[in-house]
Amino acid sequence: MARQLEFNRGEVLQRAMELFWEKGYEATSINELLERTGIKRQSLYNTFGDKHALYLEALERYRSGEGRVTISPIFEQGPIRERLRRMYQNAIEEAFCDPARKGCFIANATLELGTRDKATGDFISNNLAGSEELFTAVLTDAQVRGEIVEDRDPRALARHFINSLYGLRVLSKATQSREMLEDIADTALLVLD
Amino acid sequence: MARQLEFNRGEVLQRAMELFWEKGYEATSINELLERTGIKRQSLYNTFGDKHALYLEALERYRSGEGRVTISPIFEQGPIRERLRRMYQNAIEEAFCDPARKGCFIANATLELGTRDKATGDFISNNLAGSEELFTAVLTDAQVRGEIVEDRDPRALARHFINSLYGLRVLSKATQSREMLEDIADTALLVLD
DNA sequence: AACATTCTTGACCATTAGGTCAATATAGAC
DNA sequence: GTCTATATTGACCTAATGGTCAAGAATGTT
Repeated sequence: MARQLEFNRGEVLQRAMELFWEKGYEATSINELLERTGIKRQSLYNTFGDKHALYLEALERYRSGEGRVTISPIFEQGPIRERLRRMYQNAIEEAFCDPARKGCFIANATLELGTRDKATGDFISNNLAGSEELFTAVLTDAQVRGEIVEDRDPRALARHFINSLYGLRVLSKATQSREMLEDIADTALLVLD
Repeated sequence: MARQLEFNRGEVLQRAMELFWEKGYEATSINELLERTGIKRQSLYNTFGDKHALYLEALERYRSGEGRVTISPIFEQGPIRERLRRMYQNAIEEAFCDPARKGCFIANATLELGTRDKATGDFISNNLAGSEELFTAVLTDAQVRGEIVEDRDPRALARHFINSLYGLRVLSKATQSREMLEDIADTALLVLD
């Protein structure tokens, strides 16, 4: 048998993800990734392929990790309005708790590489399609249970709520005003009335 | 007196802006800027200072040009709902007419550099503050004229409409579905009811 | 103990990055 | 026509980029 890895692959990926999340793809250098993860050059190339492949793995890790946590209230019990409000609140808290204001890694990736890199573009459009189905199912369920008036289209609502979340992720990098973000969350929810 | 410029500063700035808009700050090299603008290296440094200063001028040019055009229906006559809808429609048409899907330069800049570069961050937060005041004034006016029910806060509405526009700018890079963007525009406007 | 396998380490590579220099060209002022 | 000021041109610079190579160090198998 062969020699074994001296580092934990998942931990290294997490740290690489955080750096890409903070600085973006282009501005993150291999040397910085080595510093941040503590592994050596060849270990990185052996383990992840190249910078681009590592970036894609980082995106996937964010999606199933931090990204999932933000929208997690959606999966819980309770009135749909409150669940959505908690989701937005998560995004707001994350913004104000994070000194680096990294925002949403997927939103960052969308604007940096979504239309210039095929693999990133595919990831992003798949992710968006998944979110749309998830939100549509949740909103359809809420409508069936009588929480939402019948003349609303659950898919259109889903799209709107996703859109407002992405908007919040942009504006949370552009303002210091928590009140502004709270207003946005509250106002976006008015469409449920 | 001295020799005169052989190129039009405004035209060169416009072309540089389009390249930054398409590729972002980090991914745009000086060599590409020289190719795109047709000027020589030293002319660029003489005229604009350095890459960073050129980028900031490009941002400002976008704001007062293409960026202004998108929101221009806001300044026109007619029901507020229709003006806002035309604004969103502009963003949607721009997305589908542009093969490069450059989106909104300011949104791109916000996610790429908003929290890593002080000057860009200042530009962005000033721009957002300006947009907020503009939209708030327009919505206050509409409310005074009886177009919006009294219990709505014009500033909260302004923030919401700006937020949804930024969201659209992200999602227009993530989907091929025009219907999705139209749903978002329609649904965001429901808060006026 | 010898072996095959794979991880680790640091040197190395070609290319490109942003930015500067110095020689030359062109303009109006005198 | 000379002078001063600025524009143009292409060579040049150093540092950094993403990526590779080859030698040495661990590992379980035989």
